[in-house]
Amino acid sequence: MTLAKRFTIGPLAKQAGVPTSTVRYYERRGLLRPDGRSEGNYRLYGEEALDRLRFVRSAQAAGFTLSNISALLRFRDGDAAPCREVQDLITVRLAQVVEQIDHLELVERMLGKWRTVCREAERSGRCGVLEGLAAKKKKSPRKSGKHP
Amino acid sequence: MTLAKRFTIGPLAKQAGVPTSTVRYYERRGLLRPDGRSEGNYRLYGEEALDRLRFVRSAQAAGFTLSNISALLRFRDGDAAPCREVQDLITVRLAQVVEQIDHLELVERMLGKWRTVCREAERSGRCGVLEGLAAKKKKSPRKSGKHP
DNA sequence: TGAAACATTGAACCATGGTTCAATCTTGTT
DNA sequence: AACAAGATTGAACCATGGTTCAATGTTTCA
Repeated sequence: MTLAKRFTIGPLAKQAGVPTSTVRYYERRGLLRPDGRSEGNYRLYGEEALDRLRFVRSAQAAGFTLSNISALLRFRDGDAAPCREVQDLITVRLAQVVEQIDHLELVERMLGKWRTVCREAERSGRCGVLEGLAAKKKKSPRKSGKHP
Repeated sequence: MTLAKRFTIGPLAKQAGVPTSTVRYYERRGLLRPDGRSEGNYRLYGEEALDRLRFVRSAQAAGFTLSNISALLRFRDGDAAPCREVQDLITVRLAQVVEQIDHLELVERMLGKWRTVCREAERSGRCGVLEGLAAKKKKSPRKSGKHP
């Protein structure tokens, strides 16, 4: 363990399952720096960089923005244990997730209804969905001459 | 009601709860056109435009992209009742929604766990979350076998 | 009549998360 | 040595869904 393996950007990216361009992009965003450079100026990374990269992907999967992740990483890098800040980020994200789930469940029910309407309409030759989608409006459309 | 009320972009936008700039943007995207123009070249809209605009917002709330919505509107404008196409769009979106919900529920559980870890760590002075976030990696990656 | 409020246009800009490019250099293998 | 594969850089580009700007024209109200 005294001499950690070091790899260039390609292997790092492959291990993490991202394109090298993304790794460089993260570097630009300040999320990840190479441990050093080769003689020929190639970026060199160690295992820690891989952890870091995986951290970024996990956090992204959890819906954190790169800015959030940047903050999380800064906390991780710090000496202090800023559990409060981390908890706050998590709490905020958790609230968003719950809200998103609620919304999506509503959307799911709506889409299910629309599809049903559509299927039934198919048999009768009409397509009710397209009016249904806008169905926030009140029920007084006895207009006749639409757009001829 | 023989002579429908017509309004300029401001009132239309206000009724639909969007900025006028957005209405113009939708026009650029081909989603919405004014019914006509005033003498001074102001866009004029009728109730139908408001319906259309609301349709767009509803569909957006359901997660359709503006391109999807454009397709939906074209169907709506057509004489045929293309229920099949509409159903397909709905089906695709529904699958996405279900997938998104699944994913978010997973994220919710993860975040809940992390927060718990964080809270407990707070009492003991450590912050386990930041390592936990990256915890996809296995505990014994001694050999770097090319697996994928 | 005049000021205020509203509308017009095209173009540029924003944020997010990247990708692609071209020209050049380094490394690994034979 | 030579060739291919892989890395370097900054800059430009992409998609999405808009917003902002500046200069100018129109309406409305008092």
